[in-house]
This record gives sequence, structure tokens and C-alpha cells, in this order.
Amino acid sequence: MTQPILQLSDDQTADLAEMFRLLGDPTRLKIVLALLDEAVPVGTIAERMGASQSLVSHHLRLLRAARIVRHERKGREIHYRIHDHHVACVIDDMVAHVAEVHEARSLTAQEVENA
Amino acid sequence: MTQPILQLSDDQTADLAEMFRLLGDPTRLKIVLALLDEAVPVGTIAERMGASQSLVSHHLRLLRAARIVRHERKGREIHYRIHDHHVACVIDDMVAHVAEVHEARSLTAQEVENA
DNA sequence: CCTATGTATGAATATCTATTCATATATAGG
DNA sequence: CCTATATATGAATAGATATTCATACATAGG
Repeated sequence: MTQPILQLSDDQTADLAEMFRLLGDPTRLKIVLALLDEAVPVGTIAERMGASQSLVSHHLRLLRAARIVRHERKGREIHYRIHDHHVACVIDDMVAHVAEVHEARSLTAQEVENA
Repeated sequence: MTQPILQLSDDQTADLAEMFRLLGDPTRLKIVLALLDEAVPVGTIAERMGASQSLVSHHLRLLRAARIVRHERKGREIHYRIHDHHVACVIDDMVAHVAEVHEARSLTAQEVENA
């Protein structure tokens, strides 16, 4: 399977980069991964990750704006989950990739240097 | 198809985030997209993108270190291409996602605000 | 109402990073 | 060798951003 020549508009490229960028922060990524399987209230996310409620909230705001997650009120709590199936798939794919790579290689610093 | 509960080590999570982060810069992403289909010398990449040779070179260095691209000497030129099939797949998936989303929705600012 | 709980938000900051400019390195050809 | 071409690299900087702290907002329950 070879790659089709894909031509993205500047807008599409920018959106794509923005999505990558948002997932590119370890704290935010952890949040997203935590929401892959279930809807979780903010406080619980913070607790599980060992991060402050404020920090988690700030990140959720960004993830929400990018439609990576969605929220729903449940009494006093606000439960967050992955926005849709599609986003979940994309992230799963990437996770699978990294997991594989981690399994396949165990490089020395020298090898990385020469990569 | 539901998501399996995936548990990533901190190292894996960091690597995953790092990969996302590198793709999260528009300039770098454009470079990567340009290398999906063929091996291209540095100067040509810069020319096509309208970016400076220096900037492209700096970005290629980062992409190389992360094994997102690889290089090969061809006379005086150094040709860069996507590191492997796997990386290409991951990017293609994400591109497909964004392309779909762009097709499906055309949101007002208000809708985005309330997302 | 008043309070407690859960969440969001704004300001401040220390850190990071993308970009530019100048320059070094490497290779091919005469 | 000497020059031209292609690429890499280092320093400097302007701008972005992750995090913290303090505080505001919203809701449920008594």
C-alpha cells in the first residue's frame, strides 16, 4: 500500500498541526488517554494524574475548544470524555504505533545520535 | 469496536507526546507531509514551502532524532523521506480524520464557543 | 439563604521554542 | 587545491505556553 498524494489546504494543515500540538503536551495527553475508556469528572482526573484541579481544568478547556473532548454535567460534577469515536481511533492508532516501536527497539544513545 | 483499556508507561506516554509535539508545529508538519510520497533534498523542501534552508534544516534535525524521517546522501544533496511505513500510516490516519471533519462540519464561532 | 463542593478563570511567570542571521562543514568538479 | 554548491550548526531573540496561585462561578443540600 503506497501513499496517495494528499494535498491539504493551509487551513487543514493548520488544524491538523493544532490537533497534534494539543496532544503533544504530556499532561494533556495523559488527560486524553484517561478519557478514552470512560467519562470522568474533573476532580477525579486531577486526582488520578496527581495534577492540580486548576491545571486540569485549563487543559480541558483547550481540548474542549479543539473538540477533542466533550463534557456533560452530572449533578455538581462535570464529566469529560473523548469527543467522538474518530478521535479515539486516531489516538489508539498512534498509541499502537508507539507501543510497537517500544517493543521493537531498544536503542543506545549512540544509535539515536546517528539516526 | 470499543477501546481496550490501554495502560502506557510514563516513558511511552512521553514518547507519544513527543511525537505529537513534533508534528504539532505547522512548519514541521508541512515538511513531513512533503516527504510522505517521495524523498526530497533539503533545498527543494525549503523552496517548495517558501521557508529558509536553515529553518528546514533545524526542523529536519528534530524530526530525524525522533525517527520520523530518515536521510540519505545523493551526491551533494541529502534526501529526506519518512522514516518508515508505520509513521506514514499514522500521519495518513490523522490527515484522513481532519479531512473528514473539515468536510462534515462548518461551524459558526458560536458553536465552537459552546463546544 | 447559607454553606460546601466542584469547576472555571484571570493574572503572573518561568520556561521553552520557532525563527533568523551568520558561519561552519562537506562534497563535487575543474 | 580552489571554488561553488548543498547542508548543518550555533547564538540570539521574540513570542508562545505550561504551571501556579488566588479567586470567581455554579450547583446541591440543609
